Amino acid sequence: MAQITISLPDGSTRALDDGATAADVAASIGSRLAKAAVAAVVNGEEWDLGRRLPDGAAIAIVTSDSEAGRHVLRHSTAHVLAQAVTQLFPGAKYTIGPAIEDGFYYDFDLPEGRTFAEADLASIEQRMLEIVSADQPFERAELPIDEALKVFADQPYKCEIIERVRQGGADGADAGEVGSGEAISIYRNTPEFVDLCRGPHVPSTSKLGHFKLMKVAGAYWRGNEKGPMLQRLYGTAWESKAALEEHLHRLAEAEKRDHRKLAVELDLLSFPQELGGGLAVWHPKGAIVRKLMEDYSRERHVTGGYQFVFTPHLANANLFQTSGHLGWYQDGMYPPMEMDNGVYYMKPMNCPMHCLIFRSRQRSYRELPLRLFELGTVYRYERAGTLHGLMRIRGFTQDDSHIYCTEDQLQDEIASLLDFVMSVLRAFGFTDFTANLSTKDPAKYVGSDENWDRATDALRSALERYGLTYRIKEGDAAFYGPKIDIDVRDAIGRTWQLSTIQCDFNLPERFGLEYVGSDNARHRPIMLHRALFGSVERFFGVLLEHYAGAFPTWLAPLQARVLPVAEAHEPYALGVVEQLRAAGLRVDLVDATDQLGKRIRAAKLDKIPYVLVVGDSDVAATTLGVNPRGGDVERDVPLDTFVANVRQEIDEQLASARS
RNA sequence: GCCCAGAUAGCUCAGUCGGCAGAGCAUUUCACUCGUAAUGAAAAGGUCGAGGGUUCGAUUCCCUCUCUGGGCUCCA
Repeated sequence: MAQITISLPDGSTRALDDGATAADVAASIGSRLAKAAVAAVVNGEEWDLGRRLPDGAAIAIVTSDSEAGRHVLRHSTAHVLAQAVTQLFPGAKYTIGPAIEDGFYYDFDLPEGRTFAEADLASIEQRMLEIVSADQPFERAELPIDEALKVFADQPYKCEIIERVRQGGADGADAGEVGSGEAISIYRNTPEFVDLCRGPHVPSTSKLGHFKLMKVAGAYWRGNEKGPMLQRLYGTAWESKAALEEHLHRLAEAEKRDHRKLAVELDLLSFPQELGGGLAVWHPKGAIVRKLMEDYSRERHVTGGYQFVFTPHLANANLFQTSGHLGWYQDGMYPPMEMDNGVYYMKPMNCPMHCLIFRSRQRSYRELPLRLFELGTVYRYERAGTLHGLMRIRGFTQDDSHIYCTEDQLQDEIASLLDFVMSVLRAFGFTDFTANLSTKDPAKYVGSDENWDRATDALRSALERYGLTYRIKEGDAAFYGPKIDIDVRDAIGRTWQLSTIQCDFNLPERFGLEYVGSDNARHRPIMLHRALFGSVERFFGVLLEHYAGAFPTWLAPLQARVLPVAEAHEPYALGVVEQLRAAGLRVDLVDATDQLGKRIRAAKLDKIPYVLVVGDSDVAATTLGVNPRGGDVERDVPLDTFVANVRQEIDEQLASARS
């Protein structure tokens, strides 16, 4: 028999019989690898294990415990899901079903408008497990387009995908569902069940099994709001039972720090039904934290050279006509209020008003950069289905700044902005930042190409000067100018987009903004929009999840609680409270009505940084029993020492941000 | 806006095959006065999200709306 030679990633080569497959290679390396193998990469191309290798191939084995391997088994599990659904729901049309982060989904069109119920998940899962134990192969075949259309004759969505391949319009957005070129690749599990797919897949369904169907959702065919609404099933899939369980555990942990849950538990804020969707009221404890955040922000803005302004919450329609918001964005605004002297709208943004302030008198280049700052509350009529706790809300406060500068000042201004933004974010415990640079969408923009190029260059070189890693999002800019978004990574590794720095060529034009230059001629300023928290509400929500409700001492609503052991210790305890308050700490006292253990438990559940227990020995020696959050109890701490330590702790929490 | 699922005491939830609404925690009162994560007893607490329909009778079944959750789409 003829032989072929293949080379392995470590540089070694191996001789195999002609007709050998990737699975043979894995087996020849070791039985453990053979067991974990789910696919291969051959000459840079994704490859099924059972597919015959060409002579001279460079091959790497993909194992199930790698991201690439999980991707394969998730995608294969999606096929199993589709098969189970077509069996249990005769007439169901299956559309696309890609692997996604942590799992997969599959979109179905069920006959007669049937929908999945949560209760269906269990029976579908059961059928999937039967398919897994049936040890069905994933058999790859490549068909000419006309034949593929015959195979999927009763699957209109599949035919639509095939037709797009024929027209060369397959955009890959169908997440691995398309074939390539003239041939369509398909994978067959049984004589009855076949799916369109680029692959690769695991060799057999028996390689699968550690999955769970998570939820039912609606989704539009090809993401088109006008198109048919499909039924989407989401699942998660892993290489082992342990990995699956770990994932479910992670989800449970993330749920525990859900800001909506913590906001109720810690009595921070609420969304009363009577207010209407997406509108919150802040309770005293939440308000303290918010005020501290805002005060800190104000203080930093004062030293950062910003001038503070205030503007009203509503304005005559003329303003939003001038700014263009009524033209671009009316759907996102609260509906008009018809008044005797015109039509008024709630403001969806602060920038038009800041432009009015700029324009209120003649400006000189000597005033630039002019930095206007406002904690400005805006109202946007977000669509009902998009509201999400504090993260997507209809009335919110932007820490909004508009900076008017000359072209020459732009780059320095952006560089110092980056510095400012990250310094302030560090005070809130974020240390891991990445940036996105969004560039011009050629189909939708205003302003000259020259301006766009210059501004984009300024943003890019500021990022590089600052040494921040960034990704370029081509065409993702708003129509009025390029922007930088800052993402932060939180305590459990999730990223949140918070700050944004945007150039605007549109508003200075629309408002006819000008300054007098050193040449005594009039020039148009460049305008920057800049929000640091983004929205105070959303930032608060992110912080709440980041800290899991345990705010650092400087931000905690209550920094310490004093607990007298018994009634006899109350006078001393009151004295302690008084002294701590005099030292600027937020402290309360809970009297000895309940048992000490119970009061400590309540304080711990409230995530108070310090629980201070005072009894006989403390009264005698002016000391405290200090029970810190997440630490060990320390007895007989002198009151002065405690105060000094806490003050120092708070100073240190803020000092790192300013350095 | 679209698809799915929800809404019962302050919170977490049970329940009513259509017939006076239930628990734990929290609250209040009483007793206990206690040294580091739940003392005991009692009381109070509900338009069963809102409106309409069916019914002798609706928190329960049907419809509409509001709000919430999970997605899709959207996010100037």
